[in-house]
Amino acid sequence: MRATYATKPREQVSAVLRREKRYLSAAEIHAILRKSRTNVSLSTVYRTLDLLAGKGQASARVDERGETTFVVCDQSHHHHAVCNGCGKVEDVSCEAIESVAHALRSHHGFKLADHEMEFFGTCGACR
Amino acid sequence: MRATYATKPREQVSAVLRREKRYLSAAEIHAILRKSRTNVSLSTVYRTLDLLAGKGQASARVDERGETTFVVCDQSHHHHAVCNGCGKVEDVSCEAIESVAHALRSHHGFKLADHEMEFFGTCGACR
DNA sequence: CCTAATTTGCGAATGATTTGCAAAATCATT
DNA sequence: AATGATTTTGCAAATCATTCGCAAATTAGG
Repeated sequence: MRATYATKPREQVSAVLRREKRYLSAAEIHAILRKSRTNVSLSTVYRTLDLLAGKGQASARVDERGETTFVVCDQSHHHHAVCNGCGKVEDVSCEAIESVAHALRSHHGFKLADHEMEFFGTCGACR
Repeated sequence: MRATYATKPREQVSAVLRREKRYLSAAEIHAILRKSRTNVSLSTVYRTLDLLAGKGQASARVDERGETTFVVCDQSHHHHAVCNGCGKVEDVSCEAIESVAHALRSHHGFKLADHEMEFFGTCGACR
């Protein structure tokens, strides 16, 4: 069995994600850490992000420039509301999906198994 | 002003997308064309896909391996139902989003501007 | 068929991500 | 707090999808 060590570099990478609460690429996280004189190699940033995503503690998305970006999020099923202003991401539950599942079944003969949603707009703080 | 020529390679790339109706990467399209002894360079496949996506005639998604894949779709706002069995993609309209927008506003103070949804399940033919 | 404009194909360049490996850090036990 | 087994780190090199430069080929229109 493979153990997982709690190391300083890993904690520093997650700390950035927890503090920022917005989608960040490995390079951005690396840059943020350097600014605060915290040296974590880019490789380790990548490895830590994969680890967090694997544990479901972070979720990934590819931005328009083709870079993979990550946010912290809880492990239950949910969706993200991304603010166009500050970039902050809020977790959103999905009750509304039941009616969509029914419509897919009756109009398309499609049996829904899973779904992904993402919302973009303006958060309370930015309004 | 920039004119757009209707060329044989472009037509061949779109023909593959129209025939397959599922998410395909540039490399996959290139391979499919080669099998039918149709030689279109990989660069041209990429360029044509960008063109179609730009015109809204195809939509892109990044798969788990990190490759960008494309499907044909209509230009109006809609979502995709992807079959886990055959991979075929169906366009789905979104009426259900109104209630979601309202919930986001009242529960999160979030003003919805745009959204993305993707559905996964089993299509009529595969059941 | 001519000419100008656009596109193609090739190979080289790019840029994000991964990987190999030796050195450093972590953990559970003395 | 020292030991030893295991995991992680950092670096540089390798990978791999995608982009780019440019000469040759194709297209649109008169």
